Amino acid sequence: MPNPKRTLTLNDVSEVAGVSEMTVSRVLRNRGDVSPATREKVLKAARSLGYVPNKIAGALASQRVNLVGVIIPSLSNMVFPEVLTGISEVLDGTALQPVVGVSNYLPDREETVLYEMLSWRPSGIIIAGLEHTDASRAMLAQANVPIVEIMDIDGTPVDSAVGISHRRAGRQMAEAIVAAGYRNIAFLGTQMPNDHRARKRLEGFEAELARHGLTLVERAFYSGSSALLKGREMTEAILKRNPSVDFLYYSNDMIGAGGLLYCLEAGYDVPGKIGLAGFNGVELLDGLPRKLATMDACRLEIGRRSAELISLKQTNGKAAPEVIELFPVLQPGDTIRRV
Amino acid sequence: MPNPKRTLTLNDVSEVAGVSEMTVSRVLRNRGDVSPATREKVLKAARSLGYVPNKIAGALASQRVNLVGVIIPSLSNMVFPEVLTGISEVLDGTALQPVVGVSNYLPDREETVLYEMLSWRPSGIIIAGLEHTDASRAMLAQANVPIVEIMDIDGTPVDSAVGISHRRAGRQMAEAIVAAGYRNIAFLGTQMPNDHRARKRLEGFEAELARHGLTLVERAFYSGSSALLKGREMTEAILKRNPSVDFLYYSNDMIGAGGLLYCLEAGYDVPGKIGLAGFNGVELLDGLPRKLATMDACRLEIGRRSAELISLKQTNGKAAPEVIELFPVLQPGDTIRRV
DNA sequence: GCCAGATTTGTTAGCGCTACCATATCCCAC
DNA sequence: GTGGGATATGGTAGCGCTAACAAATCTGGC
Repeated sequence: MPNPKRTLTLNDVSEVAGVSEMTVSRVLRNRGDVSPATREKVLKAARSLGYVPNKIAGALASQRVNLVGVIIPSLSNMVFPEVLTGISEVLDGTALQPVVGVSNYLPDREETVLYEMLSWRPSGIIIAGLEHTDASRAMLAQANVPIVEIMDIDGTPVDSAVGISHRRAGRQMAEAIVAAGYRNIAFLGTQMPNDHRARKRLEGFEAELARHGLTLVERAFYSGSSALLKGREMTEAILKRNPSVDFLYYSNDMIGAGGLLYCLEAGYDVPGKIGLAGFNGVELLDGLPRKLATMDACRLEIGRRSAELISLKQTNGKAAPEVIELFPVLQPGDTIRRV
Repeated sequence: MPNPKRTLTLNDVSEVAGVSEMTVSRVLRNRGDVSPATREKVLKAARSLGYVPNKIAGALASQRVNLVGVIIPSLSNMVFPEVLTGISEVLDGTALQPVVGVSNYLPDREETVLYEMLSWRPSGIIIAGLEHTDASRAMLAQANVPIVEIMDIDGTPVDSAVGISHRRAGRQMAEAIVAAGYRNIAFLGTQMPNDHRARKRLEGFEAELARHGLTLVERAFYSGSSALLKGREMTEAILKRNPSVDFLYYSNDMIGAGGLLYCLEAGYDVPGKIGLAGFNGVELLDGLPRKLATMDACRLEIGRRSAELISLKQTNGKAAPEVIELFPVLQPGDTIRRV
């Protein structure tokens, strides 16, 4: 029985196995040639002691840390967990491991989280968005590891980027809505000064409306958590206040779903009298009484591609910066009139 | 301008600042006495270089790693993100930082993730559930850091535990349902051989039914992702197959919400003819046309308390193991008949 | 049986930082 | 001014591991 007080080192294992520390290290990392007999001996010794290697020491000695820092604004809105899934899928096939940090949509917090991450000398950084504090951008530029900025490509990345154009996404939706004949369009979104992607969608949306001589009849913003409830309440408020509204564009599917539920309950003719659309393409929508129009944000694919980029640059040494644009598909569902 | 090729070390900063490495180290960690003048000099040098300390080296030298490993089964079902929020809230007030690992409900994967985490020598481990592989339990026992097993207290923890009794939660719900006069009760849950908490709820539920001479009319399990849709589809199937069913107990709120939406659409009298209940108390329910009966799983509180335990033991040295039981409250909502 | 070449194992020197202790500098009471 | 306690800074060793090289051991062909 090993001494439970002190934590074990390579040396403990090497003594039990009767070989040098180096040999133990080689066996445990599957590196270099070790005879099958020695390998067995070492593995048995390590197992019997319950030895867990100290990666801190290993990383310092080898100057290699197989960690990829992933910095996202939030975990609670379903979109980022899916990105993480994509990242994990790809990294699971490599020696790399994701480590997640959450910024809560706060630039200063993002800066802190980034600093913490970089202080562990990760092999790469995947970070949501293109907007960061000056200090963050400086750190990213200096870090000397592959950086991938994800979700958005409307801007200038520090290194590589994988994402969609939210401005274009907003434009496309506006186009479809106008083509379907809706004219009195309102917007309902989150009050998030730092959700640049939602902002860009709205900008694109309004720009396209303007091209058709239209302006938003109303914009309403909410803050707080329960999106479904807020969607319901605010939709009711808007439709009561402004009965001429014939389309509601939501900044995400969750509040859109709330709006949809309200409209159906209140007996509105959807999509005849009122059309609705959200954004993200969350699977939640599949279970709704009617399918909400939306656009898939390519979350899984963004995760996968960004992880692939990191993994590639990790092996092939410094590769050139790359911007990968993905193209979301408009899913008209049942809440936009078919033309 | 610093050489962009090589990453900076304490030595680089010390040379620029004209002091020893030790002094730089002290300034950057706010430890020990340093004169204000020197401190300023050092900070200026560090900032101008864009120096980011190497925690790998620091951790190895100080034998202190301010990381808390958090191992959870999934990120996608809304319950664990909230636990993480609770953990972060508490740890943000300390020097500790959470690092998340996801096991996907697979014991072997949990073992791997745990091994990886322990190899970074964290200051503590928070891990969901009481059921682990033998190897995992052995690692936890050997790790020599505070361990908190969360969510569940129906079993024997390795060290400390914070959670609720899922068996009791199941019993309580059954009691309420029977008291409300429902008799033909069906269960609808996830097909997750390793979701022990859902299993325990069902066990408690059935035990309480048995005490009243009742047995489940039907149990249906689903696998796959889209819970809302599955809830809708399976509820329809059950009610068509077995029109005598007068209550549906769901293993979580999401499929319960799907079932509720179906029942309302199909024109069932809820809760008159059919009662419904879920589990978790997710905020999604607030936006539904009718409030689904549920029980709050105390997720935020579990996160907070577990982090507090770790933080406490971290400072006060080894404290005794502790089991903290929280008590979920039944929220009858609008889908159980009032008696 | 012996040597070249392959294979397996060991030795040494740090990785970048911090603990610990030693030294230098300051400040004021007397 | 000078001693002595505080305050401020520096030197040294080593955390546990791995890269790089060195040494030892094993092949088999003649």
